[in-house]
Amino acid sequence: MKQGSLFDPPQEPPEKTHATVGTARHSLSELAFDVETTGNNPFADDIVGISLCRERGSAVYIPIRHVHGPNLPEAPAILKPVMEDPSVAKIGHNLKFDILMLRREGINVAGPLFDTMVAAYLLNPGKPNHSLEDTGLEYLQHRKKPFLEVLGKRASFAEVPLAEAVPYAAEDAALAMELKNTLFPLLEDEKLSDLYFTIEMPLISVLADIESYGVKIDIKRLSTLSEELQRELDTLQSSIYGLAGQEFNINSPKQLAKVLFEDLGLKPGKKTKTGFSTAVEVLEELALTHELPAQILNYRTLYKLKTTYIDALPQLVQPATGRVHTSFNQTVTATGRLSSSEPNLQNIPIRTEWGTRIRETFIAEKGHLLLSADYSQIELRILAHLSRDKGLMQAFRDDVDVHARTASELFHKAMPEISGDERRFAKTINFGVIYGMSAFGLSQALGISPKDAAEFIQHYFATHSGVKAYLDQTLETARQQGYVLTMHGRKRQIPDINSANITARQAAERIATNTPLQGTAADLIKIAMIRIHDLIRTRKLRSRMVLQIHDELLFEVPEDELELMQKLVCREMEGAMKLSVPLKVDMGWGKNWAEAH
DNA sequence: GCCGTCACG
DNA sequence: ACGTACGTGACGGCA
Repeated sequence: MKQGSLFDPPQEPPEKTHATVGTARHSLSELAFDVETTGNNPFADDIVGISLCRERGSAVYIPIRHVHGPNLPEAPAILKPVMEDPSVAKIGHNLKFDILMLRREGINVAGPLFDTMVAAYLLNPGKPNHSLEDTGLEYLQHRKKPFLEVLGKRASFAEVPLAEAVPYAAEDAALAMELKNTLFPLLEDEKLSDLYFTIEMPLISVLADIESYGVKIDIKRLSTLSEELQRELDTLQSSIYGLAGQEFNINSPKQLAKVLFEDLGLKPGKKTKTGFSTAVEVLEELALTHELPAQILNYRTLYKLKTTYIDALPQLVQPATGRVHTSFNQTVTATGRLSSSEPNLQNIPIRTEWGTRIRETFIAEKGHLLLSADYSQIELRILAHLSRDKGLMQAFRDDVDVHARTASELFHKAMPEISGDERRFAKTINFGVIYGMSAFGLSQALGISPKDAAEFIQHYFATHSGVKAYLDQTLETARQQGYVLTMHGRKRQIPDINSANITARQAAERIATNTPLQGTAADLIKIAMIRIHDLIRTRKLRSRMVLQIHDELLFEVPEDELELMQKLVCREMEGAMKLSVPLKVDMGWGKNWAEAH
């Protein structure tokens, strides 16, 4: 445990803290703060206090709804001028959370941000988590008192006596302040400051706005779909039991494997760690000769859609807003992408008929439309730019169908002669290039032999020497430096790139070639989001960004702003970066997400 | 709490 | 000989 005044309890009794903050604010330039609550739900009504840290040794805690000691109903009024002062920098760990909490108290946080969680993430995006506990331990060797230890058996932080709550809360803010002092120079050393201050910090407010605005869901329609789907599942279940000659739990891979491979004696395919696989590729193969696996596949698909989306989404509608408020996580992925959770709105179905029905339940408010804008072939365009491959660049400059063009080269045919199957092959290979394809992986994806797949790959690289040279160069740099970079300097360590373990090394090589492409696309859309958000605000538009799905942005727009927003969004997305090939954005709009696509 | 599975880009 | 396409999150089953 690191000792020193910083992490000691504040000297002043909490009753006096508001006066300190109130009078000192004009001399402040930096303020670390942390909102204390009982959970991590931004819409839970449980904000109980704010801890502040201005300088070494002066961490304080201002109770707002603490049930013990001084409950300060005037606390928001005291905090508001400081929190909204743009000349005061705000330092904290996971600031988006604090910003959302304070917004519910009527406080709109302004000023430069320094989020220590995001800083720790940029320094090492591969780590499984960037909690204050772990980050404090790693960089300051400081063992923070665990929240659950302070909470004990109490139901809420508000019930923790002030004598314990104050030092705990103050420690959080003080730790963030100290982490800032440590992480800031590290960001500079790693050349991550530009990315941090021009992209990641401004993005925090954008994400906070998207999350608090939410997206509207047609609950009634979902409930109708649920009933309809249940009837279909019931029918399928009876039919499956009949074909199996017994009743069993269809959702249990273990029981299903027994029925298929033991009781019915079907030929097992690949194995998992725990037994014979019943995954979709295996069942599809079996479905060619048996009705049962075909029906299992159908059952699985429908069951998934019902449990994960149709039945889950209505429960996540916030009564206060009547909308669904996802969390966009900024410090999860190793590549720089966002992720979405509770609920994940980045994996809403689209590929099947039922998927379309589910997307139809994402709707616009009365008098509004949903506007969808997605980048066309963004990762291949970035590959074209980074590799300067002549053919690939020309394809995008001429705005031709890039998969058809690849097929034309692979099969030595003019583009108009390319069949659907040939284009599908080429499309899979283009994906393969982005993913760091192996002959085996490609053979699985195409359903051909590894030998044939190897020939396709060889032929692809023979006709795309620029791509080949770029990928080789990326690997060489990764081997020498142990990391790869995106165009904006986002860094991902690749620890296994020189591993003696072949499997681990090959996996590392795929990561090394994929990350600059996926990561640059992530940088790009983040820039577009910040600019569009800024324009909506400065032009006082009523349109709102509601979702980001990696290469797509979804907006809810008043009908009379549709035309303006189409132009604005297209211009900003296509102009977010200047590449050696044009960027292209496809757009659609409608009363629901299915129509907008 | 892990595993298998499957929804998305 | 070996396991194998990149990145996620959520569900139910089962120990």
